[in-house]
Amino acid sequence: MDSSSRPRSTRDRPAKAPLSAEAIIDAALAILKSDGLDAVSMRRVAAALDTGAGSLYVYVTGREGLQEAMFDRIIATIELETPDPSRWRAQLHSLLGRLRDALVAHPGIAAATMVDPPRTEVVLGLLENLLGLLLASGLEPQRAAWAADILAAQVSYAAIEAELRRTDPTALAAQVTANFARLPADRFPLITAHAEQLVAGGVDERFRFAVDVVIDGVLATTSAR
Amino acid sequence: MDSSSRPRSTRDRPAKAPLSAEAIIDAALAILKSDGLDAVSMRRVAAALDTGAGSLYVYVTGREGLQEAMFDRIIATIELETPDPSRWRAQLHSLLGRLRDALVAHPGIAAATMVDPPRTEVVLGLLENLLGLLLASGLEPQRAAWAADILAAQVSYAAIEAELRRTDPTALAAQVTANFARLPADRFPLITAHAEQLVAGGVDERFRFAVDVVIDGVLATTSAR
DNA sequence: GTTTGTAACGAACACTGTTCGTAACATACA
DNA sequence: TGTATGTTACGAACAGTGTTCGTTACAAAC
Repeated sequence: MDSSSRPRSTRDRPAKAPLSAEAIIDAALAILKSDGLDAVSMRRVAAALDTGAGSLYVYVTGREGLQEAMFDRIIATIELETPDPSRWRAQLHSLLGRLRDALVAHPGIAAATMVDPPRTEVVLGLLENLLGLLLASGLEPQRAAWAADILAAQVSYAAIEAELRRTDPTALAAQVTANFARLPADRFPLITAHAEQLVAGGVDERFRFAVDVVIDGVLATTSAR
Repeated sequence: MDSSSRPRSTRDRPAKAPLSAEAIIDAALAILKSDGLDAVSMRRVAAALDTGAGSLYVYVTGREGLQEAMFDRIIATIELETPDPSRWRAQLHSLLGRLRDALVAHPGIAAATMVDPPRTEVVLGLLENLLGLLLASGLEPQRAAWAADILAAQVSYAAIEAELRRTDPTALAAQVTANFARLPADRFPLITAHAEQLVAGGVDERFRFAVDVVIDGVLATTSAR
């Protein structure tokens, strides 16, 4: 759809059409989902497309650019919410939950593209939606804007944390609990006493709690300071 | 101090003593502080110690183990607070602020060791202290335990965010603002309308706000659910 | 003085991202 | 039909990376 709509030159049509940015990102996402971000090397992506690594650089600026493009595609799949002042809190939970799930489904992408300021329209669309939900609560703009940032941190953190437990959800918790129990109680009285609470709850429950805490906190008047 | 106190064999003393885990971590931290985590390669660390990369593997399990050891040393420098129920909130801000500053001083370490569950006694000591401050507020143990996790996420996020602005604090903000202003107002009404609020505040101010939000939120009764 | 065990070296392996000179190819023009 | 053209893809090469391991050197113990 590019060659016909943009006739910048008389000889615009490519000779062959097996390679394209779309195809490269598709192949990269497939590897990402199955084997994680570390496995997404330029050579591996190229091999999946039956070509050499160097050929990718025509359509992708490099590994970093490819990662950003992958992140963009992942975010694009997330269904947004049309802010409703009567149920904005539930909508917030839904949206952030879907975001977290999408990140978990692509291991490593959360840690890699966590803090880059949003640039693409897709990511900005997500921010726009998040901001809309927060403002629907009646929050003042400044608090809503900062709350969006705080929630983004929680989503990323929860996603990375969930990735760790992806292989075996309970095994890690058991191991951590055992580690806590083994500690000398005289030097770590609180950790040993509350080991159960520290590892309590599943990923979902903890995430719900975190989002609620942030919402409740940002709704509360800034009392102590 | 190791060779004399632990005579596990009759021939215990090493032939030479230029290399040690301590020396390796020291050299790695120096590179980390000046050039960031990506620059901390096994070869570069070895070169700083006038040896080959392979020689490091006697004292360090590998790159990952070295990073953990570096993280441990960084955390070890953080001064803890003895919980005081009359000023726990200020103590919390102090402790988390120092933690964030220490992470920012070592670019990349926050993103790398963010979510690994705490294992070493040093890191657990920090958790113990954090838990102590939260419990000093009168929080029930379960909420305090989960709050510790939420705050850890905020610290890591703030540290990574601060690293980005390390080179030029205002340049990035200006660039992001310009990006927001350039957006089509019809599709991004909220972002364009509140672009100022989105980038408002320095790193410190935003961090203080985030910590206060979490504290206020976890103190609030779980109203809506 | 010889034996012994540990510590250090450094070459080698299998990778990584990236660059770039070269070759192929269907298209446009003569 | 033949030549020129500009895009496209290839694949070798470069400078790195983490890690392994056979070999060597050295100071202490017998």
